[in-house]
Amino acid sequence: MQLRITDQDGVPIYVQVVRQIKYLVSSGRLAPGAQLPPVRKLAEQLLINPNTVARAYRELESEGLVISRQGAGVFVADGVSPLARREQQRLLAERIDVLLTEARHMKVDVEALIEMIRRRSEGFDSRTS
Amino acid sequence: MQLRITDQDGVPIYVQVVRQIKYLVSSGRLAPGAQLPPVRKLAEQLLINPNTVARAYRELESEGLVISRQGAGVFVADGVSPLARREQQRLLAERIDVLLTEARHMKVDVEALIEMIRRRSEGFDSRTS
DNA sequence: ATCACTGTATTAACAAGATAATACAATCGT
DNA sequence: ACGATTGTATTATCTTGTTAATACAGTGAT
Repeated sequence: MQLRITDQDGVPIYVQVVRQIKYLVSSGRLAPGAQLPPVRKLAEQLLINPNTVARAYRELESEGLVISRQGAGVFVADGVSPLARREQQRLLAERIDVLLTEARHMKVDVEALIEMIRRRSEGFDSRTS
Repeated sequence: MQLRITDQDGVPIYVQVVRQIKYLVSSGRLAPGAQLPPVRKLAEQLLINPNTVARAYRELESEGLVISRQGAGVFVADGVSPLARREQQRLLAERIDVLLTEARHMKVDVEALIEMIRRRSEGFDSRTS
């Protein structure tokens, strides 16, 4: 599982893990029944403490997003459905509007913005997980 | 000065203050020479400790965004224009990357995203303040 | 010169996040 | 049954953020 953890912005690591796993589930990349990485494995991968991963998993379970079975693993709960396609579009539109507002405030016109997006999208995959 | 402080997401208060003031400066809402609220006033308004505001101001000064004169106040630095411009670009780039990540997760390719942006930008001014 | 207002500094105390080391308990493949 | 793997729990320690209470120092209007 690919997660991006940063200690630059003050957001607790376990919160970052929770949020990103939530996102993976809600976007359908983690289907119901799928097993999450073992706490020790994920901790090793992210270079954080197993306790921190465990805390994130505990948090997720308390929200009903996952079910953990001691000795077996942590699994995405049944009954959690990925967001509908329309909902995804709505989210995207929302973010676009935020960006457009931002750009307008900075007196960056749409074409310049688009140019900037094209430039940043080149090799974007190599910069992210 | 209107700032929004939350203690929900783990981001240190002083960081929130720094970021939002940075934004106010870089977006031109706080012009060079403008005085920031006194530490005690802002602390009272935000219901936080004066030390926390002081820390935010100290941070901002160390980055050259403001100049603090003991006994007088804290003022937006002159010559922040080019800095501000670069900061603007950085902020915008950051938001663009978020959007690109989002879009990629939703399997929306760059060209489709750009098309969506063009569509949403039409008559955008009429939909916003 | 005085006084209110400004930023700055110090010290103490507390809470939360993270790490570390360790132990225990349940599961699963063999 | 065994052993590796899994989640869970505990305790201690460190760091960071925040509050609190004070004190000090420079500025500027009067």
